[in-house]
Amino acid sequence: MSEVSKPNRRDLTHDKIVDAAARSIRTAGCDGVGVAETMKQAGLTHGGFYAHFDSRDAMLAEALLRAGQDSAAAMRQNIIALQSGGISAFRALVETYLSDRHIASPDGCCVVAMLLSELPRQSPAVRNTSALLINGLLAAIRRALPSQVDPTLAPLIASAMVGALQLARSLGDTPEGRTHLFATRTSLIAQFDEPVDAKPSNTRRKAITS
Amino acid sequence: MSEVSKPNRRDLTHDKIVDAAARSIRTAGCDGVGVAETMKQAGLTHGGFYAHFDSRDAMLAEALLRAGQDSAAAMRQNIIALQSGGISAFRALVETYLSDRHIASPDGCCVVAMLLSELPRQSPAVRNTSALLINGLLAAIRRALPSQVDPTLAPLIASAMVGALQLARSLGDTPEGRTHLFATRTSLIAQFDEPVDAKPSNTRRKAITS
DNA sequence: TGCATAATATGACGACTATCATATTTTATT
DNA sequence: AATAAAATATGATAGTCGTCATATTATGCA
Repeated sequence: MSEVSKPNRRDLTHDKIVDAAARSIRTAGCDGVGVAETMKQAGLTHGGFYAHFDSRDAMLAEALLRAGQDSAAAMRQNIIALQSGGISAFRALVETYLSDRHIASPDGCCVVAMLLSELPRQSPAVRNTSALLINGLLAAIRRALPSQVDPTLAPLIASAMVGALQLARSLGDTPEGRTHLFATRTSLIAQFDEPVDAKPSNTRRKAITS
Repeated sequence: MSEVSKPNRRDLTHDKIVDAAARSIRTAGCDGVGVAETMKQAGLTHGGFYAHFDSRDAMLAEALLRAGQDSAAAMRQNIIALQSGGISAFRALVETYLSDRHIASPDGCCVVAMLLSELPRQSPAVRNTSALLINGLLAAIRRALPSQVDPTLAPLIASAMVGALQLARSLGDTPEGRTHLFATRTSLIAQFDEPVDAKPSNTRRKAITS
């Protein structure tokens, strides 16, 4: 109850540091987030860092959580917009998550996909946060899954989504990369989305409001 | 043709260095492979390194290729053994690639899955090698795919396999991680493997329509 | 066997890192 | 406005990194 009372100056700068780290962790990776550079990005000098965090790993864990919440919020917004256009929840999720613009730009891209192969090597604090984010992704998929689809398919779909983003990004913003992402997106929808009527009646809203 | 004529001492040590780097790149990641440590693992000192490589990145590219070839060879062997036991090519591939022992141990695990989220940040030389290995994985999947399955599903399946391995490794060698890998393995086989007997299944096997 | 050459070792350079002790500045309180 | 306390800055330490110049050792040829 006292967690949200009033933000001190301390809490504000703490937030700025976490934000700076959350911004650079996508592009630089876990190993690429340094204490000094992060403090500079937050408009501070490196010295005061340990007044805010016990260690660099502690900051990394907070930054990962923040980055995950940020990308989740951005995606949720995009998904809702697509759904209000008459697209199924599952299709909205897949098209948002596997958007072409995530090949070149890390902003708004799922941070789990951006860091996944580094996570097993991280500190326990970071790994705990990783598990949190992964379970959040799995839950989001289960919620968006059409009702006639077996929920035990969620791990397969989650794996395909994070893997497709990474493979496309590794192949680069090239015909190869874009084709890979397009093919995975299309296959996921063809395999697991609820069937769409041949004749589009305008009131074909399944409206899974979770 | 002169590439394989006779191995000098130089070529032998070059090979030892690449082997040492290929061994540690799985566990340490691209950023974790250092010049001095690699030379020590090869039984040498750090000074002579630049007589063998133009830069650390040049070594990294060779090490990635070597590691990819190593894991591909190990998997091919395992797949052949499973196939000779009467298992379909696709099932043998999936069960080999998504083996439970890869959760805890990096040895024999697909190096693409071990490094995937770091690859977009690497040097052009390393990224070229990445694309090579990824295309090799896609080709292997296409070859193993049952004939009645649409080949354009290969990107989805490749994404699911690399993603599942990474998610399971991030969740750790725990019930969560093992369950994720098991679920993905089972779902992939149920969705895309050729039916084992005359018993019909109600799973959908649909191709891309647009 | 002795010599020319290739291959490896020794040692050092500058840049970067996480961490911490201490000084300075800023805020809050009286 | 003056003072106590909190927050941030300055500066330093010890370690690691990639890279390279130079010295030493090992190899192959005469």
